[in-house]
Amino acid sequence: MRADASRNREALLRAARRLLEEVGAEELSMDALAAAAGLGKGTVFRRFGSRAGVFVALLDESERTFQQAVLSGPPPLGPGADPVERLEAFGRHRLRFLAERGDLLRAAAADLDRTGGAPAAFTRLHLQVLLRAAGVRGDLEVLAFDLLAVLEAPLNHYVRGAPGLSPQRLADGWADLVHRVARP
Amino acid sequence: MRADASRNREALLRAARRLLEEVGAEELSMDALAAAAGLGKGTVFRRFGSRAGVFVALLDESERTFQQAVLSGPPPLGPGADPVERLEAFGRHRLRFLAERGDLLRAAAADLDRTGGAPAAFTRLHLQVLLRAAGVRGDLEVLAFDLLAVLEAPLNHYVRGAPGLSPQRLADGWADLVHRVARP
DNA sequence: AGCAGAAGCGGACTACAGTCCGCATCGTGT
DNA sequence: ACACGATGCGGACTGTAGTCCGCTTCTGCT
Repeated sequence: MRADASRNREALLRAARRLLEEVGAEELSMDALAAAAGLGKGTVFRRFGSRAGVFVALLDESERTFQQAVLSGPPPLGPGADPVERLEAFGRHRLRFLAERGDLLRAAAADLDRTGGAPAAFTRLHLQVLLRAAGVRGDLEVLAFDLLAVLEAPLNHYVRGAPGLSPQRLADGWADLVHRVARP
Repeated sequence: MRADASRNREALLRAARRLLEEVGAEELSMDALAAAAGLGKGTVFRRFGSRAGVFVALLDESERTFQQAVLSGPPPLGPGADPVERLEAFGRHRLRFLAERGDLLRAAAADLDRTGGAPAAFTRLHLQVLLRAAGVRGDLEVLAFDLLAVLEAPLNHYVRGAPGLSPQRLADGWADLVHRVARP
């Protein structure tokens, strides 16, 4: 990438973060972003491909940090703890992240092709590995897919129909579910 | 509703069904729908509120039929069978419906307020009732929410990242999950 | 330094969802 | 039968995501 291009990319991300605080993810328009960065709209799309791509880029660092913590951080999230405990910790962290950055994640979710799918793939694979390590038998690929769906559920809109479900209850529910699934 | 209005409503639904076959849900635009029905665009929005509302209306009959089958049809979907068997049957039916009408459901999902949320609420409640009947202990509201998420998962886009998961495997995975959860 | 081609840029343009409001049509009460 | 308020209608208008292409700027090479 050319030097000016990467400077522009940074300028766009900076502008995006600022707008995000000012108006929120929902209201962030690409025209506004381009204008705020003092650039043309074409440039925004060249850099990020789509509106969702902007949010994926903004989330990138957090995702990377999370993956690092999972792969080589301290237990129980990282390696070393009992697999079922790691499953529980993984879900609790993920749900907390969703509660904090749900707006960004929702805005990024529309992106099918770019990195939007990668975190989900990572999560699914990790769940599968932990299930296997926990000695769970069965079609672990599908089971991991199902558990991923549970973790992503709070992102989806039908949550609005269940306003009584606090993050705390969801997290405890996750722990309960994991223990049920992993029961010998 | 005035007679002409309800005639127009039917004309719109007929046109929508035709366009659906011709171009698919994804490509169905509101301008095209209005034109195909020989009506103005404003009329479409007056009748259905939003693009998603059109799809909700198209799904309405199927949803009603499904709910009837659940509430008063023959077992194991309807009442009379063992609750765990009913859970299993419920999920299998729902997943099959998703596989068949996924495009419509996805297009209808954007609707938060209208009937879009109602089928989810019905499903969640029904799952909760069956879990209780099966003697499952714990926070059944959250557990039902989680199981709903599993059933809705195939709608979400990240499915594309898991192309190997056939409807058959998903359905068997559901049955497996339900039995794990309901184990005494 | 200067050149050539690659990479990048901007903003006009398209397509689409959703809004708005002046005009037309309906149907009810008399 | 008619009048008049309520209901509905159309299509121009707005705001936004995403595309396109002629022009500009960079950069590696000589």
